Amino acid sequence: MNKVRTRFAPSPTGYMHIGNLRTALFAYLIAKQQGGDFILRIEDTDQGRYVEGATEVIYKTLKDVGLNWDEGPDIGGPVGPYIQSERMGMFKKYAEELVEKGEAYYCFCDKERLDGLKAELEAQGKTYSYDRHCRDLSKEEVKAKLDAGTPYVIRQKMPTEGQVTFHDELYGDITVDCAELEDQILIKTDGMPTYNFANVVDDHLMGITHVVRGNEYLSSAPKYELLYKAFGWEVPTYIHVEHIMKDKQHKLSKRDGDASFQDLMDKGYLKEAVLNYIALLGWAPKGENEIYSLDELVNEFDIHGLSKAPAIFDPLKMKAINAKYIKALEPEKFAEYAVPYIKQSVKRTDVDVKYIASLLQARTEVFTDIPEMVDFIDSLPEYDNEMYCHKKMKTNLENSLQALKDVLPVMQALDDWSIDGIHNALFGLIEKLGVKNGIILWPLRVALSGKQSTPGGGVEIAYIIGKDDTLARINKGIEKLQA
RNA sequence: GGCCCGUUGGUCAAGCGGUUAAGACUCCGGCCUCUCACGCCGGCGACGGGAGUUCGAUUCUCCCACGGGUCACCA
Repeated sequence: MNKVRTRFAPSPTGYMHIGNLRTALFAYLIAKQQGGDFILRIEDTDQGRYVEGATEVIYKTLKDVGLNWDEGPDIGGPVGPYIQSERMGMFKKYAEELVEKGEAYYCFCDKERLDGLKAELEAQGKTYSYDRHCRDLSKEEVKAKLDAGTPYVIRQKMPTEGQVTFHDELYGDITVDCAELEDQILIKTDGMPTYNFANVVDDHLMGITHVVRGNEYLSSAPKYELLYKAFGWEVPTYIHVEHIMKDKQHKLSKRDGDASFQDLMDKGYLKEAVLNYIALLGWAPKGENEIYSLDELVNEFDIHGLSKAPAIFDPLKMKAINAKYIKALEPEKFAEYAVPYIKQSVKRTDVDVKYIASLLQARTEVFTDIPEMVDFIDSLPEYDNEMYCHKKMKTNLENSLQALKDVLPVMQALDDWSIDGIHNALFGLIEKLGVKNGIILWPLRVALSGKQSTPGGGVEIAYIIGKDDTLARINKGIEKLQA
């Protein structure tokens, strides 16, 4: 059995759609779990779409998530070049080989004739399909036109009757009537191959054994099948994967803002979490675990767990997976990621940022949530006195005011401004007063943060903002409650 | 419209003729707790519809509905 070789063949659009990334992932997994090669081929033949720096986006994204290729434009390999535009010259001879074999033919129909045909058929309410006008031109006629320099394309000669069956690993055998198939163009007037043709030739020349691609190619698969047969080449194993949707009707697209890998990075997701989540979109592992590293996916992946129906991207689930990854991070690592986000709203430099990070880790689903959670540190937000009232804590305006008045002197007298020091002082007060913790600590939290929920409680917040701010904010609270 | 593919809770999905129809996310309770979150425990919630085949269909067949894909000298 030949070594497994899969490929990822993106167009450089400057944008890595997560559906494409997932296709790359699956291709990578299939290759790696058989000890095969994963090949990167850049399909840049659509010059109109060329975007500066776009191949770098592809390289970077793939490297970021660890999908390292064994052969590609930057590192070369035995079957290069790996940039399609550099392979353009070689296709015509393969098409001519097909003409020799009687599997393809020269077509001299010009645009006018084709447009006319199209209009005519449309007028009759029929769908356009090339009428094979040039299919049976005699050798002499062809030669005469060629000698005269008439522009031409080369078209594939489809069977006029019978059926074609191709096999997809997921969908099984799919059979269609040959009558449905158009004599598709292989070589364009400019001598360049069409995508469908270049793709087949390239895959064959590169020894690709498993083709993983989007479901949109399912309809053209019979044509591919016929092309391979016309050449007498071995047909690769096909695995068509479904699209990722925004909802039941719409594919996830650029404008949704969740569609590209970069979008997700910008939104504060971890690259490992993104890779993990997209693997789960349209694929189910055997067991109940859902958290997998790339290496674990290599072992766990099985194409038979792939779904044949489109999957909807669920931002909530993506967040949940991300949260799990964040929780599993080493605290130092988390701090490394979190500190820049903390600093977005915490500009003062006298606070223990590492400590804040430690409080944040269990509460962070995506990093972009962080700035809002710690914005009270620099300055106390405006808040309503109603915030002091909490039924479960049994606090109200009156006892909150009393609590703050009780706390103030204790805090004033405290010199050991550490977590333990503050904790001991406050709990000493609580014990002395013989009240429940919440009676004292809830009003304190509100006075210090202006929020009902904060990372950490009154003790932690007091420590973070420091003694001066603590006293100032308690006084502010007392004033507000007395007003 | 023709052709191809698909359809299990709100979402991702397990299931491959006989199951109390998994699990995860969401949501709702409870516990923990100075809040929130985490964590733990529990709960709500599904086989698109109709005919067959069968002793028995979520599983097999057909029809319908719905959804997706595709019908270029684009890739």
